[in-house]
Amino acid sequence: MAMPKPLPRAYFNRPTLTVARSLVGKYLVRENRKGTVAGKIIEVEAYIGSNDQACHASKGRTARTDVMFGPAGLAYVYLIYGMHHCLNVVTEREEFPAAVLIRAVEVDGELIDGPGRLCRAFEVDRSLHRLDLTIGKSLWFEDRGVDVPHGRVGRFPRIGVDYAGKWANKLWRFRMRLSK
DNA sequence: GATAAGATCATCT
DNA sequence: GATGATCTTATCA
Repeated sequence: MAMPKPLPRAYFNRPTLTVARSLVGKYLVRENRKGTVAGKIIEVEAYIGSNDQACHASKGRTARTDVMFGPAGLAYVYLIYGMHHCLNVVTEREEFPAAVLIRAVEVDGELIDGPGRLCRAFEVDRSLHRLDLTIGKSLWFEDRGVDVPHGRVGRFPRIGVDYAGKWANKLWRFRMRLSK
């Protein structure tokens, strides 16, 4: 086994839907004082550009959304509903706000379903906001050679964005069919 | 099984 | 002062 390398910035600096689709089957790795946890990515959602009403950056560049305008490969972590953290990775070129939300992973065969639970399991909180995920410190993504056939990944509407009008109907959620 | 409501706070108006 | 890229628990059928 070669020394695992984090996915590089060039990987994330591509069209968001491409990144989202190909992140399914990759691994999310969390390293902290308690050790290392790695989870296979099962489900993601794409949030793309200031026209996308469901994307936080559609309301303009603010202190919170600023990171999405930055370089690809940074972490966008925020608190939602007062109690849950959500983990995103910024995609595309600078000045173009877009990100991929990590919704579900599988750790040791156990499904961690939902961004809030995921962040609790991986101990992701706002201290990781703006972290560079391409340097392999604390949190990063890895390609462990898992090949996900095209037919195994379904496309669905995004969750919890009914307010976003026609953007709510975009099939920008990617979920891997669970094998058994 | 399905649906509804409550928790709780950073961020924006 | 309103609201949300959610999750858990309670209540009903």
